[in-house]
Amino acid sequence: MVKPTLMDVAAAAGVSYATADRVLNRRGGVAEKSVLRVLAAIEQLGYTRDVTAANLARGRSYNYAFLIPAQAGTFFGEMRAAVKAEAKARASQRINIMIEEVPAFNSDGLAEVLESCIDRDLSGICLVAIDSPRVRKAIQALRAKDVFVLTLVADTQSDSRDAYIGLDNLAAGRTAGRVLTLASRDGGVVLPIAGSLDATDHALRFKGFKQSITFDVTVLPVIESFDRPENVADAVRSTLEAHPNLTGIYSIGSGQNGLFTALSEVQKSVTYQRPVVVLHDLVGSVRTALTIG
Amino acid sequence: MVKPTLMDVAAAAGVSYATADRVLNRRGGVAEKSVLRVLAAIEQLGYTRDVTAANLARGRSYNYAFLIPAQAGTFFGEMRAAVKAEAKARASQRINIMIEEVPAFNSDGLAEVLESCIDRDLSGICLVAIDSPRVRKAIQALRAKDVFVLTLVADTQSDSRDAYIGLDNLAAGRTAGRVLTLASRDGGVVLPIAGSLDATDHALRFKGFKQSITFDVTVLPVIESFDRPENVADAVRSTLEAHPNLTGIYSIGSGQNGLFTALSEVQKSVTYQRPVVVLHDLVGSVRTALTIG
DNA sequence: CTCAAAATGATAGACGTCTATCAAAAAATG
DNA sequence: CATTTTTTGATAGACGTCTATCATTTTGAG
Repeated sequence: MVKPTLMDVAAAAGVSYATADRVLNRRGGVAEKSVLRVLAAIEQLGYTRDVTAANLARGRSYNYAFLIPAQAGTFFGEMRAAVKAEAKARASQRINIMIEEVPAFNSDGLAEVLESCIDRDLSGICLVAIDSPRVRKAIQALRAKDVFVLTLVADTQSDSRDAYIGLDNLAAGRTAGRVLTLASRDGGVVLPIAGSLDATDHALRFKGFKQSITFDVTVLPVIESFDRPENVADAVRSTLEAHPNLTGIYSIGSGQNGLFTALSEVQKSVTYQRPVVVLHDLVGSVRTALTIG
Repeated sequence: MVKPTLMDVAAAAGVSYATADRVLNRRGGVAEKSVLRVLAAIEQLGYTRDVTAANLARGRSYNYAFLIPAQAGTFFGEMRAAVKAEAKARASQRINIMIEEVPAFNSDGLAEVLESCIDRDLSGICLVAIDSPRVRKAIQALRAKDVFVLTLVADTQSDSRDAYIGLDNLAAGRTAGRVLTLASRDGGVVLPIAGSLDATDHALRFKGFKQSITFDVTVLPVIESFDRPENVADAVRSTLEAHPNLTGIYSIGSGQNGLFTALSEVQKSVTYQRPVVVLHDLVGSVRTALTIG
């Protein structure tokens, strides 16, 4: 029950190793009936090529680019460390994972990096998508060169990449809306804060949120913070002043620290019903904030 | 900038390939100073052994066992298909993933399979843990033989396995409790339904749920359904009869189909406020139920 | 049947490592 | 210094595949 080799296949098909190899690697110049016999033998023996041996012989190695938005203190910081560790572990398997910085919330910056990747002989690329014609075009160019395109956290149209890993952002937004509706008894007021509505993940979450929140709840105009804690803190402060009865906050993006600062200030000064907060990234500081209430 | 080979290391250290190899594979019989020179060369060149070549030479392959609870129509059914696909894809990389059926909610059944795995030369094993002394002992025996133990969905004590993939079940339960508290205005009544409280994932979710639900909410006695739809349906039916004002249901385990049947029956017959339902596995039938409301 | 074209076989060297063997050199011992 | 022990070097064959070359056989066309 050992794994059959191409030698075994050749023997079973009654041809030489060379012919079996010609069939397997489509080198051509093989008679139809021989092709069929080899294919039948492969089928029958359940042969699969040993890719590790093949890569060794070909001297092939795999290059992957991992584009990480430059955003300190967020989910992507932790992601970065994890990818680095993985890159190290894979080095011994002829797999190079290269981490590239990309400016956050900047579709042209992203597109530029993508465009520069076209000549780098990549097997795959991972990115947090920002939707723009230029980005889409760059992605298509990569895929045309057989680069596997994986979107992470924020997706593009599903037909313009090979795979997506991350939340179903629309569903997540819907769930947030549902929870905040539940939290807003007898009407209520909810403040949505996004990083940027140009980011597809934020936009989709916001869309889902609006879909599922009921009409008796007042949704304040969405704030775009660009995930900067100061912006978030300011927004929360002024909103709490204008709407002391605020029942919920939906933090669609990052920059949670500002949120916590603002909330804890108010919490100290007045006795009030803290708004229910729904947010996404469970990074260190969020965990702490949850723990201390 | 090509990857250095052991030959390069040997040259840099000024020793023969044989000596470098003796150091790398700890074969012994090498003078201290030579060892140091080889190690320095490895360090300096950033050499990492090409494991694929090493495995090829050694004829090594990796065997993994994947124990899947035999439970039709649940999350594990979909999991099973995914693992099967992965197994196929990995066959060409000298990685064998073997899927084994395990009876659901049966710690002795699980333990038996684990015990039978001890002599199978496994590199790793993946299981949905059920806590019992016998299971724990079997896991320890495996780890003592250098088998990597990965728990999935349901964890054991964190020091008795190598890794866990799945929900933080306690936190998930807490979130469920929080949502159901929000859903239970002015007090309210919530029904928790578990598969079995012997399953650590269900037990933990239930624990978290109880932790975070507030005191003005009535929590009915938890029902153990063993994830059988009939049981779930019966429980929901009789509870709705006894408590027409039911505000929430927490379906901790599986067997959601029974839940949907019972709820849709009632929904047709009376005008009533449907209880808010929190559940876990987003399998096909759940998705459908969500879509149709 | 002849001859060119097409198909096949045989085989060698490479990829980077492992394992083993044997000879040679260096070091330690008395 | 002679002898033993330790350390080192050199090298071959294997793992399964790729690539290339050259000789041989088979096939098809005229």
